[in-house]
Amino acid sequence: MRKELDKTYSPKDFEDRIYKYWEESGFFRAEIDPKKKPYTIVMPPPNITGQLHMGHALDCTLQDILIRFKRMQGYSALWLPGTDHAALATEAKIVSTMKEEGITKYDLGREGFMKRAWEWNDKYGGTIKKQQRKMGTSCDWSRDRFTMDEGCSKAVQKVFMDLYNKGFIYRGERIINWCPNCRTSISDIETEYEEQDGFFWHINYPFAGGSGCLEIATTRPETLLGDSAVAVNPKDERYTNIVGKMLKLPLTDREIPVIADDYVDMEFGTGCVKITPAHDPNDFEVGKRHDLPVIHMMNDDATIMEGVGGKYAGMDRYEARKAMVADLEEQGLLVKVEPHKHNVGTCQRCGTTVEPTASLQWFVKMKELAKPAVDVVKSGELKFIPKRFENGYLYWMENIRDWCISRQIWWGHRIPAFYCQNKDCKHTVITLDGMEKCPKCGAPMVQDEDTLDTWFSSALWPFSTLGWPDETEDFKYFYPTDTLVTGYDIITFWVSRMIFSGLEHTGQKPFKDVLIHGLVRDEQGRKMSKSLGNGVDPLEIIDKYGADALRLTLVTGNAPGNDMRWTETKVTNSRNFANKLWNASRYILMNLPEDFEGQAKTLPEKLNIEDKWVLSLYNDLVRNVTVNLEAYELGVAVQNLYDFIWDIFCDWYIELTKPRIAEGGESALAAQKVLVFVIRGILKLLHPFMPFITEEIWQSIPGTESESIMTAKWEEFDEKLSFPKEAEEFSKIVGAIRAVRVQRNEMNVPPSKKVTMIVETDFTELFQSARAFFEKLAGAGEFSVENHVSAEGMVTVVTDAARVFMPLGELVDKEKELARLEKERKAAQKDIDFLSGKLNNQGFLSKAPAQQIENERVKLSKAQEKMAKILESINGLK
RNA sequence: GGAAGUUUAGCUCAGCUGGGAGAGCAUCUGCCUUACAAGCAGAGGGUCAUAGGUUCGAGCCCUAUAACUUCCACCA
Repeated sequence: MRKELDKTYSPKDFEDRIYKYWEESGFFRAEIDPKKKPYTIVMPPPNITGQLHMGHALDCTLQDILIRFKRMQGYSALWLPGTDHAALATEAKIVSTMKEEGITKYDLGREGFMKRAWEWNDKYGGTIKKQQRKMGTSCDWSRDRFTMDEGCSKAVQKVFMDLYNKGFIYRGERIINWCPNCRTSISDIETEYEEQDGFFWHINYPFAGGSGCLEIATTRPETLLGDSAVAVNPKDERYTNIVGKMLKLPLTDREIPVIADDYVDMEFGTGCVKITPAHDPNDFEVGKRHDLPVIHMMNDDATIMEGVGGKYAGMDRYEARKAMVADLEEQGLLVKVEPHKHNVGTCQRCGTTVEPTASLQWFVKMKELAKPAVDVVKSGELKFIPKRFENGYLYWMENIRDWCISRQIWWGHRIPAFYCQNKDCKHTVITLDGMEKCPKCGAPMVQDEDTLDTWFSSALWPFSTLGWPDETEDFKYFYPTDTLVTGYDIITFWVSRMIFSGLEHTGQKPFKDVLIHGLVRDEQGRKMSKSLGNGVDPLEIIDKYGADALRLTLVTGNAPGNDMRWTETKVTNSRNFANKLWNASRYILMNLPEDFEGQAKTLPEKLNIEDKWVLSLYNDLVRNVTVNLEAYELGVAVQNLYDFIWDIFCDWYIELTKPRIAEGGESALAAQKVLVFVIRGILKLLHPFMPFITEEIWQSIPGTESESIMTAKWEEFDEKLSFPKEAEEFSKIVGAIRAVRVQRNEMNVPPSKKVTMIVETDFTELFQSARAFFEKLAGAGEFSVENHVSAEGMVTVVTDAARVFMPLGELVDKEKELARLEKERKAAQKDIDFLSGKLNNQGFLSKAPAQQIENERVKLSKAQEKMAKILESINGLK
């Protein structure tokens, strides 16, 4: 016995229960099955520190729709979940919890800290996975991975070794972005620029020994302590005679030379630039060209260094700036101060202004690695959806710079480099086995303290999670993966690095399609963020409206790659739709005969015209939903479903079955068979979008081919269900009559006052079969159907397919009717003018496709017929 | 400085390869009609940002302009 649906739709009552049932039944597990084709998605791993937010919810929903769709289509569909160790974010979080206890990570030491971090991960790292389950996420939890688990770590080490051996990884002194708060280097893309109001300080550098000064301008006067030269443009005639002379560096006892370099822009500032190789990327390059010393003047925490700093040593960089400017002024060397807007790099994580610093770091040489990653997208082998995101990707890849991969933090994959401690030897060995004694001189070796950029491991995610570098069965079967779903905000961080990594290490692209989605913004279009406190918690929404409503909201009306705004009315609308489906199902199940189960799978022998209509439209729906899902047009697919379910199935077809079911007999049974057939199909098509409610209803519907809808087979277009859609005409004329009667405020007149109607139509069968319905919804007392009627003395309603006549009576105001018909005549005339204008246009006739011309001809003749009928009706009334 | 996106009903957004403008919400009118008031039936509301161009025909293609948004680069 199938269970009955509750009277009200209450998702709370069944969503958790259903998820548990799915998980325990093993429906999420993907099996390696040579008879099936694989379909693979790897989930973008959320941070272990993460709480589920709307971005995750969207990401999750899109992937779940795709994976459920493919699973039902018969693929062996793997959705592989996991989490990211999120090096900096996690370490920052753990450090801050320790701060509350009054300890720092240095108190614990590296090993102690790592122990604590792992404990923290065990305790809190799984939070987001529980939250994902509330969304209905049908991923294969048995394959759950973590970027720092054994397998992923092995892949990271192997990749580091390989890249090093191939010469793609090097260690060198470069200018990197240093965050004095996180006390680590960060990569270029982790640096965000913001415009700040600053100042331009003009400072005089006196010539050594002689008289006079050279005026330079700078936005960061404190870096003066690290100057090694002042540069001018070699073409700048103002300064040709001073190149090579020495200047006395203010506030110090050093002397620096004037050099000539093309880098200097003659037009800008004074045309003289102070060169600080240790703290500016351009100056660093200039310094290399002129063999200038790299003078570090700042500590890790952005305080001024001992030694070079003189009296400023130990001060914070901004304090020092103040003090130095004051001193310069006192010495008369400060020429002027101008306000100046400029862009300042800040740390993406903590917002601190980064300090560009020359530093010894590990880098990946990118140019050569990027090339295949460019080709694979240019050739169309790997596609972005929508395509426009390929532009940004290609621009970035083609102008790529070396990737700084070392980070001065502990939580992460430690760099497998060992350095000999003997100052005369300094031998470096890259090894995965550890090394205690230098193979050259026997002195002790020490491992590099640094860890790898978190994106270094996530770059390998599509294959490291499948067992690579081992030739596992999973890897062979499921790789390359099919679709990557992610937001446009991490294309450069992540997608691009997966692409070049996949190509380099596996020789294959890591995925075929990249489906890009936008951001979920707040009601005012702002980004949801912690600092603004404008985030909407998906879990609260689920609690209030159900996961299905949330999911539906996130895909409705959204095209790939576009941002969407969050409003709660959208969710209530989604919930209302779920309620509609729920109640439609209840209606269908309500009056089914006892012995229905046995015949539930078949369609009736004899189909009414409205049965054929709904089956035809349903069949179109199957095709449209499938096509749109395959094209990643999820928003369009769900719109198709919404429109069909609400407007066609509920508003028309179900209403049409009511009188039949009330009458009973063969026609009733036929209607019930069609109802059950269509609802079964609808549930399947809707299941990827709204998994819970469809499952709950599915289990109450007779004739379903499987216990769970998850294992049901996806619907396919069926030629046999394509009928002419004649009932379309019926709905048109009922609509027209309703409009007239509502205008006359007649919809609720007592039965005794209902008008008699005569319908003139060629579709007599249609109107006969829907007799009871017509009487009810069109408000007819009695009506007959005929092939031709005289309009004499009648009120008429005219549509393309039929006319309805109502005898003049007490309910009818003749003048109003004439006015209404006159309005319709004008509208019809407009149609005729438009169409005949088109058909009289020689250009149109000679150049438009024949089919198009034919279409217009048909439209015109229909419009003319209608006009004739309207005129006849007007005359009949007069 | 370079690039991309957006601009369609009061609001939020769809609109597939060019063939007479769509949805939801909001507004107005009438209904608790035995699946659903989380509902039903109707109505009003748009120079598709602006100006040109291509075309028989443009919301859709091309050019320019404006406003907003985002990404990239970053000259001290």
